[in-house]
Amino acid sequence: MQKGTMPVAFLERVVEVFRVLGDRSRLEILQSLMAGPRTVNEVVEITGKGQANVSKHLGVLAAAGLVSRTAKGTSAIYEVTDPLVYKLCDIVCGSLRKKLGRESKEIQRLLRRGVLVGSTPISIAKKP
Amino acid sequence: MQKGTMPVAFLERVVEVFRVLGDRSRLEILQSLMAGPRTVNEVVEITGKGQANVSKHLGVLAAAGLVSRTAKGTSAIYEVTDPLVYKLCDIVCGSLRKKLGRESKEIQRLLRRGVLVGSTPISIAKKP
DNA sequence: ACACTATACAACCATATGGTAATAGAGTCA
DNA sequence: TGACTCTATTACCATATGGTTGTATAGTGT
Repeated sequence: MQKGTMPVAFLERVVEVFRVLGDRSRLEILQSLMAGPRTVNEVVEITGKGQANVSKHLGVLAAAGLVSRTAKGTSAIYEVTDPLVYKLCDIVCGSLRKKLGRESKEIQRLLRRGVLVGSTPISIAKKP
Repeated sequence: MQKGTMPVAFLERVVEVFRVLGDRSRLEILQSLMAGPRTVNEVVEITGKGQANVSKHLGVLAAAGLVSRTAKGTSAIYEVTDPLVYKLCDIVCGSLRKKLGRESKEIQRLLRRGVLVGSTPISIAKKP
């Protein structure tokens, strides 16, 4: 395949995945789904964010194909469908663990205790 | 570790990595570095982007620790330092390959020929 | 029908971000 | 020194994005 004829659509998809994951709120929401399917309301309670906000972010995550939506009565149940999510968190957390280990003994200690590592759901500090 | 005391700094770092990667220009620039170290000017020529633009994006990538900078005369040589970059591309491209395979026979065919897959440098279409 | 709950959507605002042009700084060479 | 090259920085603009408020929609139960 010659240069310059590369399907840009593919690159765009890669960008979209990273862009969608590159937001703290969405990452927190995603983490709240990692232990299993959750309704919007549950995610709202877990994360402490506004309902409209959570709904909007879940829509973005669903549009990117990272989570799926299932209507159940008046509720909407979201769950992580793409194993990509878990893999990416494993990789990134693993890399950061090394870096942070050189920067912070405290965080390194926490990491050794199994927190924040890989697919393990991360407890997020609530906003003040 | 109890909930609510989680080091937010770690999450912020994860977010930063994804956010930095969630930009098409930066991904293109990153790809131009995947075959080896490049000067800013070389990246400018490869990507066809403006010099200030490339310099800014390379600064962002360096600040995130994904690439490193080495001064050489008046030139600045950048190279990918974090293997995270290659791993992430492998994972994301692998996942997208499956999805796109169901959506597009054409892209699937290209993928089978080894293009766009994993750490293989991707030829980027030049801007018109 | 009515009230209630759960979710999505639209409008709006403040902020962040990418791209560009102009400029500055630093090294190189004649 | 002076001209030239390469890179970084600043300022600016247009656009995108996240968060919030209010509202609309839809299911549930009385």
